Amino acid sequence: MSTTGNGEVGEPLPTGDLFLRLDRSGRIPLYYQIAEIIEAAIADGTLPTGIRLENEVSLGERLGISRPTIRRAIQELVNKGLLVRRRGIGTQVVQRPVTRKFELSGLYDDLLRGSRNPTTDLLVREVVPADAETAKILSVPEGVDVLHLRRLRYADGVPLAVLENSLPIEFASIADDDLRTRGLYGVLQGRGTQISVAYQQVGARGATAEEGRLLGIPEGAAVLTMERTAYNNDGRAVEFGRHCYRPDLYSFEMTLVNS
Amino acid sequence: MSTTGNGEVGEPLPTGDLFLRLDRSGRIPLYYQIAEIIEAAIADGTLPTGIRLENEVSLGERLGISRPTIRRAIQELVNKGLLVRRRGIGTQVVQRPVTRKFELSGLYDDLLRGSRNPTTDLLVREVVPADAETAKILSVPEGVDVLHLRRLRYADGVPLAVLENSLPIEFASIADDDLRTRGLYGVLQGRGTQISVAYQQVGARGATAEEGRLLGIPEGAAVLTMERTAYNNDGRAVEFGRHCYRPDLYSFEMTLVNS
DNA sequence: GAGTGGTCTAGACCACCGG
DNA sequence: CGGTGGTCTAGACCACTCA
Repeated sequence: MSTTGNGEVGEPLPTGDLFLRLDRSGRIPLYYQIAEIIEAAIADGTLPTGIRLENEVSLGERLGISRPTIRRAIQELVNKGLLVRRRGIGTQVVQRPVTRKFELSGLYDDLLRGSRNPTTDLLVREVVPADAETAKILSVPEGVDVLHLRRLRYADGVPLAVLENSLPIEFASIADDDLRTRGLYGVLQGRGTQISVAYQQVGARGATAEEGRLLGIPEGAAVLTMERTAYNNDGRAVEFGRHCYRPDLYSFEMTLVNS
Repeated sequence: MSTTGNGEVGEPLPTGDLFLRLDRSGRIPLYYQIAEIIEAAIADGTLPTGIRLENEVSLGERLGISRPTIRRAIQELVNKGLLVRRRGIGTQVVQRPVTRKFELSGLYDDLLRGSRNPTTDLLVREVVPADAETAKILSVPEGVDVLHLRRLRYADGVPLAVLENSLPIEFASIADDDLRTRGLYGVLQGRGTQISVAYQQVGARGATAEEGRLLGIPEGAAVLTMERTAYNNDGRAVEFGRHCYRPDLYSFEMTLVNS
């Protein structure tokens, strides 16, 4: 039986029982399985906040897994901000309130995860020549046709955000119903387009008259804004969005980790 | 001489000359040196947007460096959103406009990097008993003394942000002058406190009368808000901040990468 | 089938921390 | 000093993509 001290005593740890479900023959990488098990143990309190983890070498030996694989699993959780490593000391669970992580996903899935029922009105859907800015961002010649969308997103029936997007013309065949019943990223994924990188900028400004009308707030009231350019896994821009949110109903959460 | 095709032709690449400066005996990790060289090559156009990188195995052989080390260097840049990898295809430079990355750093250093001269007014600096919320966030008992700060941050002489922070009492000895001439994170680092994780939430609201006066905007005008809790490398909370920014002068930029 | 990245192993040595 | 994480090596096999 292995032990993991908390700095003062060397108590036996429940971690000994956590790793019985490793599947070495399946498609899921070992490091991923290990990371998920540890993450779940943190989430349900089996690994309390502030506790020191078993060291990498002994954990690897105990599970019959090489140290680089163990390290990779732990690194995933360090990157998520759940663990902290210190040379010469050990690895600890970060002491913190529960916070959801910030991922590359659309608003729709974000609302789904938060159990806020998302729905969508399709306000505008047109094919128009790209203006200079859109053309530059999407890396197409100016004046070439692009798909332009304007949607109103609700959460639990309450208007939450005005979503304005431009996409290359190859996406013009997207069905209206898909846009109404799914998130844009879900639709793109269904067409085999995987988003792998996105750059976004979050700011604020006063609402325009139309935004105020759509969102049910006065003109000039504060809205939270986000501009995002998303790139395919071959590095090409597939979507440019300019969105605004009701700030009392939505905010951006994120975790930052020091290299 | 090695070659790296761009998908159509197999042209010789200038990358052959890029890796002459590797220092194997110094303190800087090899993977870090390699990542920096590639990043610089992307930044100055030596590795143009969309180009395919030399494959991992051959790059490793050519440099006399093992493949895991090469992979780690490339992974750093994938995490920064500069490169995209596809199995069976190769590694490409992401096609994108130049964007600064989003790091765990304070506003002060952020402004410095952007060559916007940051200065600070210290409006409030007091030791007060922690209210319930602050106590919970900082993981101290309610009513225990904490250091409370209120600062006004300028960029190029223009008021930019109202910064409100609470810190554990051990930081009460921070000098006023340090707070006026440096960023909070710089001061903490100077005291040997390294921030390693932070959770933040970005939103918007209307400015209060006082915020409007300080920032030179009307009461009720939109401000961008950020709340952040920062944790030490031993996992303890060291700072809680509640800030608001003039949205015409500041916004948050970030890069998101799909797992 | 050839070439690519994705995963994994079994070691090694080092740097840093605490007692 | 012993224990920890940080780096690095030299291989291996697999999954995927494209011609």
